[in-house]
Amino acid sequence: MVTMKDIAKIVGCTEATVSRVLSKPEGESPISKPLQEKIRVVADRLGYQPNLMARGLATRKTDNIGVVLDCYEHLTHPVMMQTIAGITKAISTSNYSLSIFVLDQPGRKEKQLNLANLFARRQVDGLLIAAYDVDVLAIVELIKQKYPFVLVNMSVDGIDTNLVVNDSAAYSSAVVKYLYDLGHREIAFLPGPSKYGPNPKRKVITGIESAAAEYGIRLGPSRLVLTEYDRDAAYQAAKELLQSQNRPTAIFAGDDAMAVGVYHAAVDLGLQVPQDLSIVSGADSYLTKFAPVPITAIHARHLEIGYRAAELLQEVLNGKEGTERVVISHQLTERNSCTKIN
Amino acid sequence: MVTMKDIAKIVGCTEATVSRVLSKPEGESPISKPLQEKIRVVADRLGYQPNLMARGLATRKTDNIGVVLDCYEHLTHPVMMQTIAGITKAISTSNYSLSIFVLDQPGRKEKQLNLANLFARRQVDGLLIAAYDVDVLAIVELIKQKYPFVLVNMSVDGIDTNLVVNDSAAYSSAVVKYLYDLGHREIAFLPGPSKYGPNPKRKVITGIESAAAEYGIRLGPSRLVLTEYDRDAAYQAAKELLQSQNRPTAIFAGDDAMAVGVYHAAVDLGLQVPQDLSIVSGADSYLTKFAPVPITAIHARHLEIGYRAAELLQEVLNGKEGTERVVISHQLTERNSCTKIN
DNA sequence: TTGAAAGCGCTAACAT
DNA sequence: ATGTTAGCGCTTTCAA
Repeated sequence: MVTMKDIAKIVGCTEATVSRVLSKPEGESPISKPLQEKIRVVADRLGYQPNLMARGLATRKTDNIGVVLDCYEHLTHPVMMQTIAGITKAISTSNYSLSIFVLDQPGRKEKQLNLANLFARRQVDGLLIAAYDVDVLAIVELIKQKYPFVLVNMSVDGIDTNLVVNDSAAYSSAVVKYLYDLGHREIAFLPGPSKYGPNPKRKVITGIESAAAEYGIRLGPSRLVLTEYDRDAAYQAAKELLQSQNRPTAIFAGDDAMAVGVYHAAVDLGLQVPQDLSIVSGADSYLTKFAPVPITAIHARHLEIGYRAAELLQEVLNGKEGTERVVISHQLTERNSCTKIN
Repeated sequence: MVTMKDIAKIVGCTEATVSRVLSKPEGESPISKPLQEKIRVVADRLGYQPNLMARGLATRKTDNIGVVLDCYEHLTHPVMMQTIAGITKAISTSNYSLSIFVLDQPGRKEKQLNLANLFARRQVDGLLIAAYDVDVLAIVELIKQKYPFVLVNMSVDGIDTNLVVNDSAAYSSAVVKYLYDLGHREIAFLPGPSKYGPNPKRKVITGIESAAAEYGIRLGPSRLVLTEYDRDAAYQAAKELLQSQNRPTAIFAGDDAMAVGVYHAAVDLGLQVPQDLSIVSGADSYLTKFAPVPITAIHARHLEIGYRAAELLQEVLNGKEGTERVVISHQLTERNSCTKIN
C-alpha cells in the first residue's frame, strides 16, 4: 500500500504538498509546475491510489450514491432494470460510485432499513429512492436532516421534494384519446392495482377517469377492473369482459404481461386482434414487441427517468437549491394491435 | 454528528471502552455488563451511528462488495438482473453493502476500469465479476495481489479461480438427449454467437457437438447456424432451415427471443408448433412462458448462481483457502412446444 | 508556493 | 475490565 507519505519522502516534500497535487484535477493546484510534475511521475511509478476511506474521513464526503429498492425481487422487474440502467449510465460518467440498498430486512429488528442512518454512517452522500413501500416518515426525516435525495418514478402526496416521474396521468389520457380517435367508444380498462406506493390512488387511474369524462366514455365495473399486475388475472378479467352483453371494442391493459393475457383471452374466444378487439399496453417490453400480433404500447422511458434522477441528485449534491419535479414524457409506440372502427 | 467521544464523555469512560462495546455484537465484549448497558443506552438515546469510513480506515476493511459488469446496458438483460437479484438477496442478510461497477468507461484514458485499483483505493473487500469482456490480465493481476474475487457465470481458460457457473455443456447435451428421446433425428441448432466472454468457443457449442456425436445427430452448416442473440436473426435463419431440402423436425434456439423468432418463422411458413416443428429455448423468461404456444426451455437458475457466488465470496473473505468451482445445474421446463415423432 | 501541525472518528496494542 | 497512546491516510487551517 503506497501512501502520500511514501511519495513525499521520495520527492522530498511534505504529505500536504502531495495532497494538494493529487487531490485536485490536473488543471489547478497551487503547486509549482515542476514539483507538480515530479509528484505525478513518482505517484504514477509507484502506482499510487488514494485511500478513499481516509479521504472521506477528512472531507466528510463518500463520493457514493445509493439506490434504494423495496426488495431484491424488484431487481428482476423490467421497469426497475431500465431505471437502474439509466442511473448507472449517468453515474458511470461521474466520479460517484453506486451502491444498492434494499428496504426489506428479513429477520432483523428494524423491519425497514433506516435511510437517514445511511447518511449518519457515512455510506452515501445522496439517495435515489425507487421504493414504493418506503415509510413516509423516513422521507420526512431525510428532509428534516437535509439529507439529499431524489424520488424516482414515485411521489408522496403532500411532500414537496426533488423527483423524476413519468406523466402517468397524461399517458392514460393519451391512450383514451388514441382509441377515441380510432372510433372506439366502448373501452375497458385493466390498469392493474388501484394503489401502488404510498399514495391512496394511482395517477393512471385518475387519468383514466378524467379522460373518460372528457371524451364521454362510460366507466363502471364492466369497464374498469382492478387486478394485480398479472397475466392470468388479466386473462380472466378480459374473458369476462369480452363475454358480457355489449363487449368492449378496445382494452387498455396496465402492463405488458397483462396485455398478452388480454390477447390470449381474445384468441381463445375466437376473436381476432385487432379486427375484433384493439389492445393497448401500459408498458412496453419485448413481450409486447415480440407478441404474435405486436402490441401497441406506452413506452415510458424508464431509462431516461433513472438517468435524469441521477443527474438531478448530482446537481443537488453540487449545491442546487430548492426542489424540482421532472416529468419524463411517454411515447406511444404504435404496432399492430389497434384498428379503426366505424 | 454524534461520536464515540461524545458517548464516552457522558458515560464517564474513554472512547476505547465505547468502541469495545459498540463494535462487537451484543454477545461478547470484554466490558462489564453494567458499563456496557450504560454505554448502549446513551448510544441509543443520542442515536449514535458509527462512521464507517473512520472504522474502515482503522480496520482496513470496507465491508463492501462490488459487482462488475461490462456496461450499463447489461443491466437490462434478464439474465443479468436475475444474477444481481441473487447477489443482492445474499448480501442483504449479511453485513456487507453492495456496489455496482461497470468496466466500460466511455471517454476516459483507461478504456477499462482497473479492478485492482478498486481494492487499492479501498472501495471493496471483494469482487463478483460478471463481465465477459474483462481483460484476462486484469484477472491475473487480482490473483497476483491476492485480492478476493469470484467469477460469476463465466470462466477463463487456463485460470484456476473461484467461480460459479451453470452447466452449459451439460444442458446443451440434455437438450439433444431430450429431443432424441422424443424421436427427433433431424435437429437444427441456433445457439447464438460462437464466442461470448474471454474464451475461444462457447461451452454450449462444444456440448452440442459432443452430444450430436454421441447420438449420431448430423451437424454441418444446414444444422448448426451461428448468429447473434437476436430475434430477427433467428427468424431469418430458421426460415432458411425450414425451407431446405430435408427440413429439421426440431430446433434448439439459444435464448428466449430467438426461440420466439423461430416460432414466428414456423408460423409464417404455415407450419404448426409442435406438430410440424418442436422448439426448445436455451433461456427461460416470460417470453417463453407467455408465448402463444408456451415454449419448452432450459431454466438456468441465474438467481441461484448470483446467490451462491455472493456466498462463496463471503466465505473467501472469511478466510476460506483454495479455489472452488460451483456448478449450478439447470432444469428443463417442459411446456407445449415439443412433441414425439415416429 | 510550501511546510508544520492538527484533526477527521475509529480501533488496537500495550499497560495497569 | 478499563485507560493510554498511537496510529489508519488523508485534508486543511495557519504560518512562513
